[in-house]
Amino acid sequence: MEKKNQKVTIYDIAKLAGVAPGTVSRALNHIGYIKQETQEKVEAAAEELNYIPTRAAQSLKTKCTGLLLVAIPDMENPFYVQMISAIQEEVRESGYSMILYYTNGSIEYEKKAFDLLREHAADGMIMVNLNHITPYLSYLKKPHLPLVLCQMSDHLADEYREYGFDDICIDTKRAVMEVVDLFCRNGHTKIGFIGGNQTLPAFLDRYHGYEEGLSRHRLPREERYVVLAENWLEADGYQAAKELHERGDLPTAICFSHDLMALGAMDYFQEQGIRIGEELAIAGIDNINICQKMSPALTSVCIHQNQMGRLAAQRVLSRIHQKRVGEFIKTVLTGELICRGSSGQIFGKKG
Amino acid sequence: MEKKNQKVTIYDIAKLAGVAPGTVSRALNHIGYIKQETQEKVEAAAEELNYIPTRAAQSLKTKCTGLLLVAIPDMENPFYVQMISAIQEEVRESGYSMILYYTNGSIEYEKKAFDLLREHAADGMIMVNLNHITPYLSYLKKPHLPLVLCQMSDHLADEYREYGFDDICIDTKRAVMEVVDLFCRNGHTKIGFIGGNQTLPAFLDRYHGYEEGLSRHRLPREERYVVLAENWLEADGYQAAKELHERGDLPTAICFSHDLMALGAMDYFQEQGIRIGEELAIAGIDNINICQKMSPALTSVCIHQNQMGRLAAQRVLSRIHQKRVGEFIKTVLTGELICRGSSGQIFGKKG
DNA sequence: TTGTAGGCGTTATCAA
DNA sequence: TTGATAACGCCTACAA
Repeated sequence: MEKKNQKVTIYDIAKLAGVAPGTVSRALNHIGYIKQETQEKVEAAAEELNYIPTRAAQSLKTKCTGLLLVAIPDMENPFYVQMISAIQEEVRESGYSMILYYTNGSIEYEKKAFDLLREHAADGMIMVNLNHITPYLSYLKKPHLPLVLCQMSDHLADEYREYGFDDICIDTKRAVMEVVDLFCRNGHTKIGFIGGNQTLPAFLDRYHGYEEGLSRHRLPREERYVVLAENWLEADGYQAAKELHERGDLPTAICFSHDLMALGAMDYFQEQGIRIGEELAIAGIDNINICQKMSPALTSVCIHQNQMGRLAAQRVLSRIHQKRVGEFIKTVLTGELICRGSSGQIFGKKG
Repeated sequence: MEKKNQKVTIYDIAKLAGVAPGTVSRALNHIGYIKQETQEKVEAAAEELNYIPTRAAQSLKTKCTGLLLVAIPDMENPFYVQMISAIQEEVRESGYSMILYYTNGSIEYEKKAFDLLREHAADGMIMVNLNHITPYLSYLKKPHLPLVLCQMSDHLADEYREYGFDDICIDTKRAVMEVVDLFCRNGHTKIGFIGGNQTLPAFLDRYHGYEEGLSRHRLPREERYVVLAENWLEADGYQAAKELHERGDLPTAICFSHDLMALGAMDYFQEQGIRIGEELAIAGIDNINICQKMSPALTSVCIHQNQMGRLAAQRVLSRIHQKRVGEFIKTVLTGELICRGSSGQIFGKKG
């Protein structure tokens, strides 16, 4: 009955059911008026022929893929997991399917992500922590595709704004300043900073937060208390801690640009017999789950990944559904300091 | 020049460049013979009009999306991250784009993942830890889509096989047996088991490994040393440990079905002042990264996520590229026990 | 309530 | 080397 390896189309169904192709389409999509009897005939025929719609054909007509793309720089950082979960929940209720694309934070794959959107492989995109802006964002300028940027940095917000996208960001500069505040309240004057990657806007913000935090408290910025690493993963934190230690003049408190680095550094310091939370106060940013599992638990700044995720999803979806046109919304969220054992005595405001 | 909000097509380019649409297509795709001069004219016109190809139209014609789908049950388990990275590397070299889809391990979303493949939203799929087989796998039976199953269990391999897909799995039953062996060699006779989720085939295998391990050593299976949980995350491990403890007769060694559960349980036991690795030996499965960061470090079984990922990617790609038809390959990998502090004195074979 | 027919944007097969 | 032209599989006015 059905041809061997050939695509079954609505025409085949139409023939078998004894109706017109258009009727098949309407029956299968539950659109317009269909006699109950016809409906059943069509469904039976579709079933019998093992009919499978072809997305390419559908989207070519309808200009809809039913797909929402979420672009993420990496999967090493557990922090993203929480954001994605939040997006997921929000998206599923809308009937859209969320698919993920990893950019590696590289310009090449960030461009590919944009291409995916431009070429309409998906109806909209949430781009998390875009690293490189220069040439490709303008691609998307004219056709005003549903795109929401989520940045862990307020740094480039204004440049983005010009492009006309929704933008949700978190003020990580301020987050680091709060950490510095905490250390100062606890009486520290020798406050160091370990961070990376220097090419990341998200990093620069954090570094500037450190600088500004110090100057607010009229503390000098000492070169010897700062290590900037190539990357911001655990291994980099470990190395950086080692470098700082070997300089022979350890600060009494250290801000880390990312929790993961702080974790790596904890390893190093503990190997060296340095008691964290007693001899040395440390704190990270991101508040990933492991923070509370460490001993001592790692003080960190929660940057509301859930809220960001939900908001981002709502924004793209509202654009996709055309409920919202023009007027690009920018939202800045602020972090929340969460004091734990690693930062020493808790004089700071609790979280 | 270009109409306001209307799609720019190759017809527009053709008109502007003064050639035929077909020529435009060939020039842009670098296919067949094109005079240098024509090529340049076309490219200039495309540039000027800010032309963007439409994937839907392309795939409708070519039956190719350039997308490879990877379906994963969840993102909580860091174990998957390593697999995905491995797949990613392999896939990128081939020019394909990898996109991820989360199934939640639910039958509903596993079906959606299959639908994505059936409807050709992607050219092939790697499905990791499929939970529910019953009705939907048969969808894919007839058109023999490029699909590779990756299972952390050997349990259902034969059922899958009937459907005619490539299959890579890891013998986790044997992995647990090795853990039991280790405990026995270390002199334990009261060996417990904590695991979940009971509806997961991947779980059942591990549980049977426990049973078989005991019986090999002629140890009775004591109901009171076993807790089966609803899920296999940290919180579940914590609860299960509590339940086991409150029964008043703790075993001297416990196998966990998943590292995450073991981590949760460690929390509980340490809160209770029970010294892990001394009073109580424990071990997990999966060998996720945090294992070595815990104190004591968690003994576990490495299940070669990297190798699995690479292999899976190679298999789908080779099908997609039609280098391989028919003859479905099944590969069973075996885990590798890695002894660390949590399992007590190390008499076992090292890893 | 259903059938007809045109078109979505590309690619690919022909001739020319 | 290039230009017509016919698909690809589906949706959707519009007419019946």
